[in-house]
Amino acid sequence: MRSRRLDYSESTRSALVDSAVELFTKRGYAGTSLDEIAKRARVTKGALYHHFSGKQALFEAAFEQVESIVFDRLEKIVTGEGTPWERALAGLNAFFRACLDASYQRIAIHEAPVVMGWERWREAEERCSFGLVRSGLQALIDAGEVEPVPVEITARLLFGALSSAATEIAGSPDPKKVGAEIEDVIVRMLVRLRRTEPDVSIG
Amino acid sequence: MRSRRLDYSESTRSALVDSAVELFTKRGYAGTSLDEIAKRARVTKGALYHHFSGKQALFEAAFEQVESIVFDRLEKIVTGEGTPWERALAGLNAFFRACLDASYQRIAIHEAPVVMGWERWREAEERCSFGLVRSGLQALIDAGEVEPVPVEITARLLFGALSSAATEIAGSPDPKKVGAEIEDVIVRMLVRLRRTEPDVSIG
DNA sequence: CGCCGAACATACCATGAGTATGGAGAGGTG
DNA sequence: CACCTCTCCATACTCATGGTATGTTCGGCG
Repeated sequence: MRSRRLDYSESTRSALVDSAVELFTKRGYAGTSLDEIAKRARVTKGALYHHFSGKQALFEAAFEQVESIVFDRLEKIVTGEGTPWERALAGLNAFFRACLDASYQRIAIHEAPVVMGWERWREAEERCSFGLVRSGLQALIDAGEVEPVPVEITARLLFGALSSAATEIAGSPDPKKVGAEIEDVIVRMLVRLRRTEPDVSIG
Repeated sequence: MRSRRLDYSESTRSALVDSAVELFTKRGYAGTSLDEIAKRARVTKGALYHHFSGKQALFEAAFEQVESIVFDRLEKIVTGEGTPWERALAGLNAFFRACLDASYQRIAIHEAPVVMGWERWREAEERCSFGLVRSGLQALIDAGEVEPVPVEITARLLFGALSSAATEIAGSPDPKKVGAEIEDVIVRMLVRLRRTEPDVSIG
């Protein structure tokens, strides 16, 4: 029998996280006070410090919340049906739609590396969005869709480009239009990667 | 006749900026106090606030200092001699070497968008590194080296990939080696862009 | 010489992260 | 039922730090 007390506790905890996501998205990490977050969740700082060890820990909870939503959506698509190529394109499309979300933008992409520290952010992304990019690329290579490239590095570059694209999309006055344009450019690049024969010389 | 006073003033100002660059690089923006910066420059906060309107303004001065060094170096190379293709490759190489500098990494690439705000950072980059990437790409297209692509978007994606690469390089235990590997991957991509014929269909 | 203003130093205030402590009430124990 | 305990949270602080207000020094100039 699950106690009523636990329900309440969990409820306030998630209320704090929701509040944090909202305010961090609007005003950023530095521009948001803990009192403000607590107030929005209709509790005091005492409750906040009961559930989280500090501001950073709360931010990480907010980060995981935002990230997990996007991850779940992407993971279903990437591991779904269709050829690796089709799934990669579908995943790309889903990613760009995710980038229209302001919370994912600001919290997961922009502030997380600074607030959590780059090393920790990298670890987290390893298990999330970036992990999907890499495994997707690996799948394409395994299926012979694109020529063998250094997976780790290429995935890193691709993820960087995608993150940058995410920023561009969210920052533009017409996100949907810019998103479509960017997606088009990237898809064309992938197509080019796909059609090219392996022998390459640098001049 | 330049007054002695002005010499002193300018000297303390630059000492403050140097101190800021050093400490922001080591401990980040949030982790560095103004007293600390002032102390390292052997002045007090009063002097700091005489020269700068606040912490953000000091950060921007540090940003410009770091950015301008890299920019000057790159600009000479990109507008130097050789074909557009050669200059682009040389510029790329110089950029990666610049990324080995911890200050450029942390201040210009990582914290600047968060501290200065994305919009302002974008404006600054427009006149600096990103501007070079775009004009370089444009030059390649004008010279017929690469096929016409949407310059703005492609440059944005490329710059994102490069920034991400910068992070990767600086964060790795063997920056020189990783830098060379990444450069190789990017150059190969550019080569592929170069050799491909324009007709492309998406399937 | 004597004053003026730039270039600082000093002392202070306000905000916000983190801490110490107290209390209320659910759930177990006799 | 009385009592105890421990989670969950509120209240009231401390302390660091960004920013401000005011005092002080000293080079330059009439």
